[in-house]
Amino acid sequence: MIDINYIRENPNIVKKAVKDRGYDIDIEKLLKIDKDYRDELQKLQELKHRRNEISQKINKLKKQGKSAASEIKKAKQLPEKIEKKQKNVDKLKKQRFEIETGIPNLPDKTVPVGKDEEANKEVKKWGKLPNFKFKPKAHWELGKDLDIIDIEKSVKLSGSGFYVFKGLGAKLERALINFFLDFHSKDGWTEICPPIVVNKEALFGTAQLPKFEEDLYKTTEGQYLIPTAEVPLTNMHREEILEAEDLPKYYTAYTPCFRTEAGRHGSETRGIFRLHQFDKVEMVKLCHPDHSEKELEDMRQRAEKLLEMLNIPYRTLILSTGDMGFAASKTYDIEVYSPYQKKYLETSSCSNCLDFQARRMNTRFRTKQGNKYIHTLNGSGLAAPRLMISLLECNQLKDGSIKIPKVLQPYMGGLKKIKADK
RNA sequence: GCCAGCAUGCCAGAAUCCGGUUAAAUGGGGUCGCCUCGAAAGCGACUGAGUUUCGGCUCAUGCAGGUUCAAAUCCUGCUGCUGGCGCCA
Repeated sequence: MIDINYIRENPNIVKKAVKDRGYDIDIEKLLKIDKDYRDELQKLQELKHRRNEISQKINKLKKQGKSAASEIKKAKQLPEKIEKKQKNVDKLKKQRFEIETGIPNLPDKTVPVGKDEEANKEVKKWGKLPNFKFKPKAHWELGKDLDIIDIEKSVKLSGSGFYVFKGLGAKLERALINFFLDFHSKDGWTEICPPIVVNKEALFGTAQLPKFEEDLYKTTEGQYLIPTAEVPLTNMHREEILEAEDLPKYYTAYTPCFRTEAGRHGSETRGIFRLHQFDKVEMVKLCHPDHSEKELEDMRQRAEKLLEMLNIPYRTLILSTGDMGFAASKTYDIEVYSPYQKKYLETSSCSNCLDFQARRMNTRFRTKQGNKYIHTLNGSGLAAPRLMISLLECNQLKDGSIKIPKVLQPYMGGLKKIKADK
């Protein structure tokens, strides 16, 4: 949610931002409703003020043993008026709320304007692309040949869009997760093991609801499976007022993530790229508004550093206004290289949401000038299956075995290779 | 899952039975100031939210409703916590 005061004062900036982001929202209508709402609210408060005054007068008269009949008669007319006004205020507030919650975050000035991923801006490229003397296999071939990824089994168990990691494949994924978590916690991040079933309030806070409900799995109890650990981590301090010295808060968690991927079929469905369930280590920062810009750079560098330690070629993009997520003001996507597909695949998305989520969650911190909204950031650090794709494909040898990156070897019991003849 | 009890500030806890002045007595904690070489103690101020023309006004006793001129207080539903029983990795 963006600040209604800001919309009031800068309607043209907001209109342009909304358009750049590919949304069609009637800002003038919102402002009209907002004006009506505030006028009506003031009138309602005046009525309530009168009611309070008369009630007190009645009490005083009764205490003095005098008759309050005429005052009570006057007072009796008020509840009906108040109720009517209240209904109107509630209606306007709801209308305002519905438009407000449909407005995406305002893009940062460094975000390229464009309608889709074509407009994304590459800001960094790292690593040497592997130059194989043989035809590199796809990750699904490697996975099958080495018996470490079993797609047929996952189809049998769950349908398409899932995976079974098996034997050293399962161990390798666990190695990645532990490596990521250890990297973050050694730098002082707080590791969290959160629920992966959450309520609608949490999903409203991080802005998956109400707009994107179709992307979520819903339980019969009315709760939802998390699409990312961003949801529980960011919502840890929903409806709280924090002390300034408690900021920043750095949270990390490993969780499975669940996405219906409604309407996405056809391309990119082969292998373990687009999935209904996948494992991810997430980073979430809650920080002082003055620091979020710097914190985003730091978060992005953490994700990049992980890839460098694994020696996986990547590139970093700033997403365009049309490609960015709803809650983000600025997003870096980090993409890892697939030698088989000869292209980069997204594996991390690091976003600064400013106070957009904090407003929805009502998470503030105390300052001398009153309570202010915090800023929230989230980023993958990192998503496991997509990293497995690049890890397997980049580290394959001619005989079909896989070199294990040095930093993962301690997590694999010292193993240096996953061998084909095994 | 069943039964019972409970839900007020940063914490503990009054007011609730029997509706009424201004919600928060009292204690603790915290912040700031005075005092001090410094600390402790002592003394003083501040310590729910929103809004404000800085006079105020509105909201706020778990949440949502109802009754009433008026609800922390009475009624209904829900949620959460605690205890007991049942089930259980």
